Amino acid sequence: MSTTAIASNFIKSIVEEDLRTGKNNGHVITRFPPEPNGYLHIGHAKSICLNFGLAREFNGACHLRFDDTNPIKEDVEYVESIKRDVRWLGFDWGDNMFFASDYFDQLHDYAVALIRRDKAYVCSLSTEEIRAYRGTLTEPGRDSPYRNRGIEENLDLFARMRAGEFEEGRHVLRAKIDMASPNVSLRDPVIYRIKKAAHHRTGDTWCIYPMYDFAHCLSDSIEGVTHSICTLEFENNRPLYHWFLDTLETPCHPEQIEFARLNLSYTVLSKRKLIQLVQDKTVSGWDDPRMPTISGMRRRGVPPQALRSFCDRIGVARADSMVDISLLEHCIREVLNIRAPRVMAVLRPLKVVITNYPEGHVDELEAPLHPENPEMGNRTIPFARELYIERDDFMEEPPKKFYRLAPGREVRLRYGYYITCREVIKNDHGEIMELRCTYDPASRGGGTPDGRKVKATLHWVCAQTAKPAQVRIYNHLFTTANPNEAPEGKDFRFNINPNSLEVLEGCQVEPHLAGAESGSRWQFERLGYYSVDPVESTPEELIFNRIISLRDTWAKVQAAEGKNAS
RNA sequence: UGGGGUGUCGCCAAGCGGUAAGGCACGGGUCUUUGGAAUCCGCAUUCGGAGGUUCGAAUCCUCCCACCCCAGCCA
Repeated sequence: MSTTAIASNFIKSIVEEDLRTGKNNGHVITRFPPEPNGYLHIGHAKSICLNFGLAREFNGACHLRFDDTNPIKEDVEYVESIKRDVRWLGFDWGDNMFFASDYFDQLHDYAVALIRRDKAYVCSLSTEEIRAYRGTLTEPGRDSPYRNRGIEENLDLFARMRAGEFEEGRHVLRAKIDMASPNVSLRDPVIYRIKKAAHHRTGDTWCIYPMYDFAHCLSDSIEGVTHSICTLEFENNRPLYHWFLDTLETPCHPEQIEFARLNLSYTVLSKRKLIQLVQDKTVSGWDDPRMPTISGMRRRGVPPQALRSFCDRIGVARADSMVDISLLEHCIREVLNIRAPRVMAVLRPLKVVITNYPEGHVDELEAPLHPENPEMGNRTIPFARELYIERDDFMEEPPKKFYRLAPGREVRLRYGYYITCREVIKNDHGEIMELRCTYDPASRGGGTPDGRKVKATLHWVCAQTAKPAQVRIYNHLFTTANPNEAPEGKDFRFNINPNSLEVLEGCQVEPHLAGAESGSRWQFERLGYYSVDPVESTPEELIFNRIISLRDTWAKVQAAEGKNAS
């Protein structure tokens, strides 16, 4: 697994070319500019990896800048979560954490400068009137009757807007560009509006707030950003980005470059929809392990390097796309396979009594924590007369391709002994309650002197020493690859998977897991990767989250057989 | 129906006039004390379509088609 060769992409090429031609005196300054109005998700991770990755690769800097120009949507809770998530992903903004609100004074002065140049005016049309005057996609707009107000009057009105003399909606400041532009975003866009709301950082200092298009390009310029990378939907705004910087005297003129945002199958990546899932209680919160949020994935146990590796592999381009979630799952397994110590856990226990094993005797077996990495050391596993195996690992009437335990059949208990099933004990309802087996004392550790083969190796746990645990199995949050495709009159929630969470009680885990650290990640052999839930697990009541299952070719065989049968 | 974009394997994605990289998925083999991992092999005579230019086109030109974005005092 090579992680050094990061695939190139068109943005990297632009930066390289700029460096080659000495465009920004050899500087590369990017920025990740979230609005603190929600939690970060894997789509943001793509942007974070791109922006911080570029800075890292070209010896530049990436600023973390909060685009906090709309006080009614934003909150410190979100800025804290965003900082935590970026850090956890493995990136460092150093001293470069900024807020658009840091620049409110300068931004205000730029607005005044625009008025002085007769490039902005106070418009007193209502919201509805502004919309009507804007025209449509196919018809040009009409000039606002306030468009030719004198500079002095504009200055006075804008000062009074700032002073709080007017109610919200009474006036706005607009850039004077071109009401007939085929690009609607150039039809005299609003750049300041009155909002009598407290801002999470500036409190009630302001009652007018700048709009994104105005604040963003100027913030970039103030910070000396060289490459302002954003997603495709801002492409229409690019001429506006340049208009402000060309019209005003600014420190520098960054280049805006757009790329396609990430779409991932079987989930949704829009803050609006994610917030809906949280508010609906479809999930337990932003950090619900089923969420595609950074915090959800962190809680689930996904390692940050898996997310980085995923972002490297999906590439950066301009075509709309939907990445198959199996690629993410592959990246997670790839990291965990190398790093997760192996242990045994039985999720759906079936009791096994070894009839020829001495009662009361407990054997201590040695097993490596990672069969391919001896440096990880060993653990001891107790073995006794009563054990648990997985219910799925036994079939009374096994089909052709099932080669686990069945009546009369011999299998290996991993790192234990060979056992042979002698008897099936059932209750009055015909349910299998227990298996009576015999073991071969010569097979201790999992091999025999005669070298005979068994078809299967099962995981197991010693009944008297095992620790009980709860295990939470997560499946895709949606049942369809593109949840946004719903029947007429339904929205994405129509496709929510009712079985996205399965809680398994009464699981039995080997005693080595007794002191497992919060958040620690393990492979439960033959099952998958699991982590100790950092929020609800306690030493007394262990709770594990399934991060991802192992690849399961047996499940594939079963699915194929099922298909043939029907 | 205005403007701005995008179309290369099931899903991503290189390619930038010299004869289709890579990853995921999928199928098969080897190995195996995880039906895991590892490893090997296979997987686009063809680049949205149709014309044209050229010795040569996914790359250049023309026309057409499909999809995405824009009419917030959101970002």
